[in-house]
Amino acid sequence: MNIPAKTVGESAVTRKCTHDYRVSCGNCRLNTLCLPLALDSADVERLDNIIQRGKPLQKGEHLYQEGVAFTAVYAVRSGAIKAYRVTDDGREQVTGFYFPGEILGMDGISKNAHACSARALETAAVCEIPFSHLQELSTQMPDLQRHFFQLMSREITEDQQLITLLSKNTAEERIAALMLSISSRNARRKLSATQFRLPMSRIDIGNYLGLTVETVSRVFSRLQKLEILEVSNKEIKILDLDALKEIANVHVCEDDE
Amino acid sequence: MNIPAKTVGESAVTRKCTHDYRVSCGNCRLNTLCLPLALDSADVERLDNIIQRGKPLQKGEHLYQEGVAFTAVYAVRSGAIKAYRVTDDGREQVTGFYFPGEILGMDGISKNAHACSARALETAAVCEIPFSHLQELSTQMPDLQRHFFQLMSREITEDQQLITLLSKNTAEERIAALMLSISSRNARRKLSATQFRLPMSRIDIGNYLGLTVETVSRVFSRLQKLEILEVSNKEIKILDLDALKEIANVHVCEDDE
DNA sequence: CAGCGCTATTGACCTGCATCAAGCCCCGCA
DNA sequence: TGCGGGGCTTGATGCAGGTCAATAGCGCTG
Repeated sequence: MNIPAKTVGESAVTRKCTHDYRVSCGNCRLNTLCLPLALDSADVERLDNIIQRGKPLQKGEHLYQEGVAFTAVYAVRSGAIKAYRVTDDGREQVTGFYFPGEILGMDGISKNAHACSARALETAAVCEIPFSHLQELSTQMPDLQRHFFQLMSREITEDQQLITLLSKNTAEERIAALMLSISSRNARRKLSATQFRLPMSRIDIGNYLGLTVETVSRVFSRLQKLEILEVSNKEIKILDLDALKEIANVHVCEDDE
Repeated sequence: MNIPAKTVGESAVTRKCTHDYRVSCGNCRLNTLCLPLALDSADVERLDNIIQRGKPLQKGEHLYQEGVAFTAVYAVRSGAIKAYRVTDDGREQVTGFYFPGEILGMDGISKNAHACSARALETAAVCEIPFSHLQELSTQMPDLQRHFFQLMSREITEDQQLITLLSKNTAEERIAALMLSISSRNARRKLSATQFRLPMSRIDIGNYLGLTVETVSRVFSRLQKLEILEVSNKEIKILDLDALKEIANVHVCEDDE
């Protein structure tokens, strides 16, 4: 309960683990790693030892770039990160937004080089988890191994949801689905599910959902006019959650377990 | 070199491992598992023991269905499988086509239930690899663990490529990319990279690429008229590979390693 | 080998989103 | 307080691809 992961921006005091977005979990290590993990204190200690501090990222700063050697995966502690790749014709495809409690970088494992770039959307604190250590520890801790298999599997199913979304859905459905996704991720962090600030620009949203800025903007306006959303720049307030779900009709995984 | 995986449809004789699409690899186990894996013969034996025969699937038959308990991942030995999910509004999104030497089913790990359905596009032989055994063995064989991390990571990067493709590319680019993908996967199996039979219908292609049947058909016609492809129903012949790559301009990963 | 059902092709038309083009708002800075 | 540049919004227009419809071809079965 009180051997929290090391993160820059947290004083020695906060290592007592009371905290904000991490309340959902009984165990500290687990907060960094996103899923319940039953470990004895010796294992917690060992795991703690491999998790590295990283200096906090400023807005726009890269966590890693496409093509660089893959050495670690990263857990977001605060702020928000976007992962993206740049296509040959110069377009940017955002492959994911990552919020506190989420892990990114697992795309790099297969080729020992990152397949995406990742940069901070706002000031962000991130934990680095060296992959070689993680692998080693995983052979000794079956639960940890299982945990990472699950995390990667989740990444796969989330990507597949995005594929489905991009495949045939209208602009409205895409935006609605994204808003619901952010909303439910907020809820899991015990933040408001109906009111939040978008850390990303309209361009980022467009590059994630396969839409142009103009369309994104128009959809927000339309949803505002319909009194489903209240939008003022980056501040979002969901006025009619059911209507939003109706529009998305894609069931945004309420993520059980 | 001669303790091949058990598969229905292979006689005891073929267990000598010379064979067809598997020639690329020096080691047999590796053929089932898709990546080079340096194992001593004792480990090979143990691995062999957990890989199960499955009865061959007839065209249209399900390997597993969305929502059913996840117990195993599957290696395709012959034929072709499509993985897909059905959206709330009844559309079918194909999430992947799987050919011999490829592994599917890893989407089920995170929730202990399959997130997709999988069915045979034509008669197919498949090996079942019970996941619980795989996990156990992985803790004892670090190479195997690494291997599966890599496989899952590869699935992630492939999904991300599809996301990019669906996001903003034209119908022509999508079809070209798919043809190139199939072509290079054939090449890896030492089959012709320029001439092959599509195991899936136009509908499946459409459901994979986010297009309607009509559009798929029109694009094939157009590419035929441009003398880039020769299409007769499911038989494809690539006449101008460079032009096709030009159109795709997305670099379809030639998959190193 | 005739007939049926399913898949594929082709054409005509329509629509949702991209594109192009202003204009606006917000915020930092002098 | 005024200026400039970025991000955001809104409008007008065009086009890729969806939709609807008709036909053609393939493969199965009796």
